[in-house]
Amino acid sequence: MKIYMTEQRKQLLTFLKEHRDVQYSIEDIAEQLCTGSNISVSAVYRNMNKLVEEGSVARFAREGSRKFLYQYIDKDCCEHLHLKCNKCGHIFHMEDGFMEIVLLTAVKNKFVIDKKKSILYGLCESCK
Amino acid sequence: MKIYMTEQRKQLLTFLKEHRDVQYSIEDIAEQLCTGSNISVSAVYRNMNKLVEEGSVARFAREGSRKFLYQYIDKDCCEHLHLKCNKCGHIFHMEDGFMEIVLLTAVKNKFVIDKKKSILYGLCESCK
DNA sequence: TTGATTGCAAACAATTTGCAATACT
DNA sequence: AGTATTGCAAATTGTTTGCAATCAA
Repeated sequence: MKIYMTEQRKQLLTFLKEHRDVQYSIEDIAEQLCTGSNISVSAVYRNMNKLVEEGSVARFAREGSRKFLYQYIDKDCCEHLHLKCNKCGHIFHMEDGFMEIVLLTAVKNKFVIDKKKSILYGLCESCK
Repeated sequence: MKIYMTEQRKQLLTFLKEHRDVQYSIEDIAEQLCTGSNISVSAVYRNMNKLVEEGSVARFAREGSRKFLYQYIDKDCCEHLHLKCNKCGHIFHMEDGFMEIVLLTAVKNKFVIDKKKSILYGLCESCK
C-alpha cells in the first residue's frame, strides 16, 4: 500500500520530529494542530496508527490513563533505553555504556530486554 | 472511609492472591468470577480501583491493548524490578543482586528508578 | 485515473457513574 | 442505624470505522 504525503501527514511528522523527546497523546497533538481547521482528529488517529505500523513512531500505554502516547522514533532513539521522569514527564536516553550494563545484567538474569518497548520510570536529576 | 469486606471483595482478593505472578484484565477476572452470578462486572471494576488505591494491587497498561491489567502485589513483589515477556506474557522478578546493579547504573546516569512503576519488556529464556 | 486520505458522524470497546436495593460493621 | 457496596443500566471516554468527497501520484 502506497503512502501519500498529504499536507496533514507532513504537518504531523514535522511536529513530531521537532519534539522527539516528548510523548504526546492524540489530544495533545490535536490541541497543537487541529485548532484552526488544519487536520481533523480522526486524521490524527489514522496517521498515528499508520506511522506506528511503519515504525517511525512508537506508541506507549501508561497505567493511570487510558490515552496512548506517541513519540517520533529515529534510529538513534530506538537504540537507547528510555528513562521517563514521573514529575516533569521528560524522557531521557540512557547513555550507551550504562545501557550495556543494564542489558547485560538482564541477560545474566535470563532475560533479553527489548530496548524499544521498555521504559524505566522514576525521577530525573532536577526533579528528585 | 471504611472498608467493608464483602463476599465479592473476598473472592477477588483470594483469586488474585492465588495467582500473584499473573496480570489479569477485568475481562479475565470476570470470566473466572462473574460466570454464575457471584460478582457483577462493575463490582470488579470498582473493587480493582479501590485495591489499586490501597496499594494491594498494581495496575498496568500495555501498548497494543486498551485494557488495563491488574496484579496482586505483596511487599516482596514491589521490591523487585519486573520483566515481562512479550511472547508468553509471563512476569519475572529481577533477582536482587542484578537489580541492584541496574538501579546503581541508572543512578550513575543521573536517574532514580521507581521499581514499582517500571517494567522491562523483552523475551524470557524459554521464549527467546 | 487510480487508489490512498480526508472530514464528518456514527459505531465501538473499556471504563465509570447514578441510583435504589442490599450487606457489612 | 449508618454507610460502604452491590447490580443494573445509562453515561463517558478514547479510539475506530463507513462513506462520499478530495487529493497525491
